[in-house]
Amino acid sequence: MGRSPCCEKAHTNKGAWSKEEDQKLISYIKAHGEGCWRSLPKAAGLLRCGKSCRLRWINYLRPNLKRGNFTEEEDELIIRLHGLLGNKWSLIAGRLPGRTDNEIKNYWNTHIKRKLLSQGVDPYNHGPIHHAMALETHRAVAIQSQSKGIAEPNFGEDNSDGGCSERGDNLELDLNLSISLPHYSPKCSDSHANLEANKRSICLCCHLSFRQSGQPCSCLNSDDSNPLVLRLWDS
DNA sequence: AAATCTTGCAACCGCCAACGA
DNA sequence: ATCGTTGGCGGTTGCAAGATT
Repeated sequence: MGRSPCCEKAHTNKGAWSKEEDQKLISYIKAHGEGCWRSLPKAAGLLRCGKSCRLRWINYLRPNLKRGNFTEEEDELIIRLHGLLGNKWSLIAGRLPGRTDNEIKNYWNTHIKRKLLSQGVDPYNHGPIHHAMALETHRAVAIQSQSKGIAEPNFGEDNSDGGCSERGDNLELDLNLSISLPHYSPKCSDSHANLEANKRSICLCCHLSFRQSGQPCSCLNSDDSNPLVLRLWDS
């Protein structure tokens, strides 16, 4: 049996978006807002899959997108958040205003991964790379560095510390991570009513057992001013 | 100058969870 | 409780541009 396709593939365009298509999508969303991606293409006069429209809007056309190079601060934040959350790109993107999950994912795979490897840090577990692997990486990076004139990474004799401070660093990070609940829309009055009925924050810090120094989480005694929030760290 | 290789990014694909009928 | 639909997410691919040979 299988799933029905998300759209009629035979009559949809694929590949890069043209300026005309972009303009149609922008105009439509400006006039009608986001939502119901399935019916949007037809309504907007686009021969595209709804998913494709959503992706184009989220990753490229949405206003307030910060384009251009990542700053050093953003680099650091991504690395630390990745150490904590793993490949949860959408959550990471939520902490970087103007950046999309796709952009961060690409940036991670093309830049940060390499950067961490060159520092002897395993980009998957954020700990030190196994010595043999590190030597291999060192060799590869040295070759690359020589050809690009980049300073070689410093692999000390004692690699026990290596990049393992990364975990510790995570604890110093002010991860006042909160996941905002979806924007309230009058159409969603039912779900909003449910939220109102359950007005309390869900502390992921407690839920996932992230505790600092064995102290009780402040969620237990704080009077959270914004109850519609998922808390991910004790603040 | 041409051919080949590498890199970076936009877009696609498939899976999954939430939701409503 | 079940099933179909939809939106969202993460992994992967394809292609254009730049770098190298």
